[in-house]
Amino acid sequence: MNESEFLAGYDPRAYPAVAVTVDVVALTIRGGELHVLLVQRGEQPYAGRWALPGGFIRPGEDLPEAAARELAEETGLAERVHIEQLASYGAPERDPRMRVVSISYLAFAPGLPDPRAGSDAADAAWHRADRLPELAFDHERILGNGLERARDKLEYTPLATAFAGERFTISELRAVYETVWGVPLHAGNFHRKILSVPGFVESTGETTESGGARGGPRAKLYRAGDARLLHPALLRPAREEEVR
Amino acid sequence: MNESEFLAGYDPRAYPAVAVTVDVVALTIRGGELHVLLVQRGEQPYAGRWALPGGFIRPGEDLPEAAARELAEETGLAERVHIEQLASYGAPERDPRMRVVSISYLAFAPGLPDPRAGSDAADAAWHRADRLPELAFDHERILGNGLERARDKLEYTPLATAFAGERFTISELRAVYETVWGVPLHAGNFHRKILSVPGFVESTGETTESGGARGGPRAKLYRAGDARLLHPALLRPAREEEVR
DNA sequence: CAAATAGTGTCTGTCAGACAATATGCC
DNA sequence: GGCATATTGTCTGACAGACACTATTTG
Repeated sequence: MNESEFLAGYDPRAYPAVAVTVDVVALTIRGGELHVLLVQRGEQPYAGRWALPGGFIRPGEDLPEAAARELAEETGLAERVHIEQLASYGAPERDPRMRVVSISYLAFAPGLPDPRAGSDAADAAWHRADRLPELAFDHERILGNGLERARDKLEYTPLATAFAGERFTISELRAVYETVWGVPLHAGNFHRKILSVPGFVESTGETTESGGARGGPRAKLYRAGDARLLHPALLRPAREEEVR
Repeated sequence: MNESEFLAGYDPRAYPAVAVTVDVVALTIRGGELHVLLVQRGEQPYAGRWALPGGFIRPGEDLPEAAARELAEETGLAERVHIEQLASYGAPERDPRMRVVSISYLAFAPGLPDPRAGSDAADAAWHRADRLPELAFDHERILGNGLERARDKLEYTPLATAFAGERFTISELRAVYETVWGVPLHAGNFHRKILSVPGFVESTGETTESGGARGGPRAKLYRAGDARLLHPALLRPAREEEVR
């Protein structure tokens, strides 16, 4: 049976209600560590459990719009945030109350502030991505997919610049890669490689005001370039275990 | 407002109904050309227009399950078909009748048969991917995303073997790449490269019964190997225009 | 035999990674 | 001064793409 026949013979309003939500995997870097935004549920089911921020789509609201709204409600920020669709989840029993299909979104932003305290959830906070509490629903799976997507996208898109500020040094950019990938990178090789990718970064002509905290020369400042894809890509160190 | 508070204060059944459908971008290779499965709509809106096969999810049915069912209803095939989630679309006006959120799936299979004639739609047929009719709804966009995903996945996964038969020659595999990418590849270099990727293909020890139709030696036969990712990847010839 | 195809060998340029070297600025 | 960091240079091995070559089979 296909869509046209189905529509002809069925009134979907007669079906059990299907709810559509968006859930947001919001990532930021704070203090050199990758953090994820979580809210603490105030209601059953999973009351008290941490969960991804999200909620029902509203009439007349497009999906990315709903994701941006959910994120803005928790962080107060809507600008300078990169947001993209991740995947959808619709297992029949993923929410015990009713059939809920969730569209997940991935958001990246530089140094986001603490979540707005008095918004609505019991609590909202940034959690270190490597020390996560137990999550409600299937949010652990969604979050895992979001982290993996973020790691992948650093390879072939200039996404890392979305984690850095307006102007940044090559070392700061390297810190983003090291944080998200969780591996140390060779400073010299990284430096040369970044500058060899056309359109990744462009020089501002400026340098930092002073050297590093523990010494070193002033570093040149760059801003994001106009490349949408990195060519050649910055490949992660080989992950043999993922190949088979 | 987040999910918990929303649920506390709102009854989603009071909202205008939201319908959830799956739409399938099914790809196969027939006669050396990439083809897409389309059904012709019998009902308004877009009556007579071609569209992607798809339909409403059913109670108790998971999303991939629904996609596999829709595909099987049109092709009669469910085995040897690779299927994966593509993206979701939920613009408020994408279906003029009501709010419809569609989860799209991508399916690949070797030489699928003609669609089942008397199934249900006004008509169902394979269309060449380079000669598509005007499509209903936002299906042109969905289909475009599906084709792009397929091209990408050939680069870093052994997906091409899903388009080939159980046993295949390197030349047949090359034809898959050339068809999906739409570019000619160098036979000698391709041959050497395929064999250099660990786990991509494994030899069966057999050869074809005879040489090619227009001459040439018998080719060795291979089957798909156990690699899930290609390392190193088979990169498409550089696409400068896509970088910026 | 001519043409087409399978499969291999060689060469060159690019690039990643290891390592070294130099310069600058904080303590 | 001693140390950490920024930036550049050198070398090596892997690999992609161009090209050439041999062997095999069809018509």
